[in-house]
Amino acid sequence: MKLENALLSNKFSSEAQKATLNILYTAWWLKSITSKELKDFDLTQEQYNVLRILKGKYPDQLCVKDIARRMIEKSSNVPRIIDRLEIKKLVKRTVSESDKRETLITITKCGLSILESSTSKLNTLHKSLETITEKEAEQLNNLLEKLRATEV
Amino acid sequence: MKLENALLSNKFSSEAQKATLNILYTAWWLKSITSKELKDFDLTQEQYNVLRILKGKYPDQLCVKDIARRMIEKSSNVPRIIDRLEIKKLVKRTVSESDKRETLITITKCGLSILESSTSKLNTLHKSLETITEKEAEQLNNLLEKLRATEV
DNA sequence: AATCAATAGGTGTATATACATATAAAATAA
DNA sequence: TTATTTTATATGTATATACACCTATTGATT
Repeated sequence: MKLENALLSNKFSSEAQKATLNILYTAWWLKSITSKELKDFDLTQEQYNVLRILKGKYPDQLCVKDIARRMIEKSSNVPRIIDRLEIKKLVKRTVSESDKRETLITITKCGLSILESSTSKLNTLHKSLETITEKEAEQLNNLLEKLRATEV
Repeated sequence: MKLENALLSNKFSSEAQKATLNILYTAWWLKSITSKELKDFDLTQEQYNVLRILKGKYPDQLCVKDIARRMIEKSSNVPRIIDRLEIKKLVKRTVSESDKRETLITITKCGLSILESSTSKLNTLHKSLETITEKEAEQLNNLLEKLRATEV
């Protein structure tokens, strides 16, 4: 859908301003279709993201701040997301021996299993969304990184 | 910043998958720099968005569902955002005469004034972020819309 | 007209973001 | 060694998202 129709507006002061709204809207769109799939697994996007990060290092453990550094949204409150995953027994907390301030997080067998089935479902979704070519995706990645060039 | 450094990962299964993460991260990045500016005016991004929508039709009023239709994030809880704006006297609620189910929202003089000064501050920010050309922004818009081509 | 369905807005709840603060442990300085 | 600063995590609070449900009103059906 064109942005004009999604927002019922065509008053954009420039293509660049339209692009920022377009990025925000596309991000919401991506999140909402992903969340819908994850609901079947009783997972939120953020919980899924944490599990994915943990699997990337499995069987190694990661402490909370190392997870936080890998989150898409840097202001995520990781301890609280861990709380919910722990209740569902998808992760386990242990105090680090070498530094007792650190909490080490391990993904459980159950967590790995749910991650695997949900990832497979998401992959199917993403394949159905492959409306742009690899070359176009690369171009998109370059433009987004160019947009973020200014360090604030 | 390159996405690899932002997420401390370089395991992307494809350029398309990387693009989805890149869009989500860029949206977060845009939101966080914008929110920082809006804090000076005691406005959240969503409150600003509602004020901007109201100004687009000023002096006409809009009912809650017409505002909701124009929001970037379609699942926004508009009545609650209006609550906060009303407390700060930036908008006013009135029951519609023609359809008593509808609540008409008007932006106040104070709301218009705060919107104007905050918009001016945001414009300055956005100018400092003009790292892509109009042509590139247009290309970015086209790619995002092509990505969203699949209706789910 | 009376009944039923649809619509608009408000409200409740779980989770998340954004940010401030608290607490314990570790690292550094005196 | 003691005191100070820094770091890691947890927790508190306001706002927002996502979604379910409630109530009042309108519109449609019989």
